[in-house]
Amino acid sequence: MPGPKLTKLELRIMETLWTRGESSIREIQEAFPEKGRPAYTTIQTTMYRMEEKKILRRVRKVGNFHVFEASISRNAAQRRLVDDLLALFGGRTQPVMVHLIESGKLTLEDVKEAEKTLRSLSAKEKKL
Amino acid sequence: MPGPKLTKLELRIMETLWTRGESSIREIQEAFPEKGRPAYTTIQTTMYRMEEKKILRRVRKVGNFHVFEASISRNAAQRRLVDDLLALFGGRTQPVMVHLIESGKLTLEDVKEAEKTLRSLSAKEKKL
DNA sequence: TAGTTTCTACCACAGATGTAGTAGAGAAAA
DNA sequence: TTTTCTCTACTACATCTGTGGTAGAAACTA
Repeated sequence: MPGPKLTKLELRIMETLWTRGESSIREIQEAFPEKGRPAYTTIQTTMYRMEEKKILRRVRKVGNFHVFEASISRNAAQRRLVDDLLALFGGRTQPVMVHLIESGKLTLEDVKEAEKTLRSLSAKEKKL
Repeated sequence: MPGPKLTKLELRIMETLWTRGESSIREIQEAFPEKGRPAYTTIQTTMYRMEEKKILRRVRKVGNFHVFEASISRNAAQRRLVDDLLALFGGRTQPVMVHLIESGKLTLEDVKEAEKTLRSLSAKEKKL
């Protein structure tokens, strides 16, 4: 099983760490859109908790502040999200696909891309 | 926006209501696998809360117990699940597809099916 | 009718999450 | 060095979820 489940706020924090790399609490906080930006201590508390959960870690101290970095990859986190959703659907992807289509977000291009990926994957498996 | 977000336990309760139709608390509780089955009052409390949230409603009373039914469709609930996931991915389906594939659950058949659905959909749109 | 069983209505509680305040240490500026 | 600013480390707290106990009403059963 991949990493732990991340909440929405945790994910938003990780998003900054993943895209910008090592960051301070302040930097992460300011990466939130001004409108509705959580207080500094809100981010701080959440990050401390994430630290306990080993989702991120502090790597060093610069001046009077700490610098953090992600402990789990975006890939692992996203994988977990999808796995969890899939579990709610009893592991069946078909209904998930249907809803993706109905939401109007899944394009023919996406599907073709997926097909290509799948074909190359099965080709690779044949070689093993 | 579709219905409210359902938690895991709420979803499991709804699953019974969707598949078996009108049910009593007891029936729903017993639909859970014996191993790790929540207490009667756990289901009861959760269902009362769901009632407040208009996720389900009591339709009538038989003997000394109430009969409940779903207020939102399985389709709407699932749609919400997928939409929420998609939101976490910034609305981009592509990474979702990639993870579905990597999880090994998405088959070539699923993809072809999706493609077919998409094609018929776009054909329909052309007519409008 | 009296006892037994079964629900209902409430209540309590712990853990997770989002939210933020406060005190004091430490760095930076004057 | 004294003042000012900025972080850290705690603490507090409300809400949501999952979990289940208890008391009393209601419906069966003997």
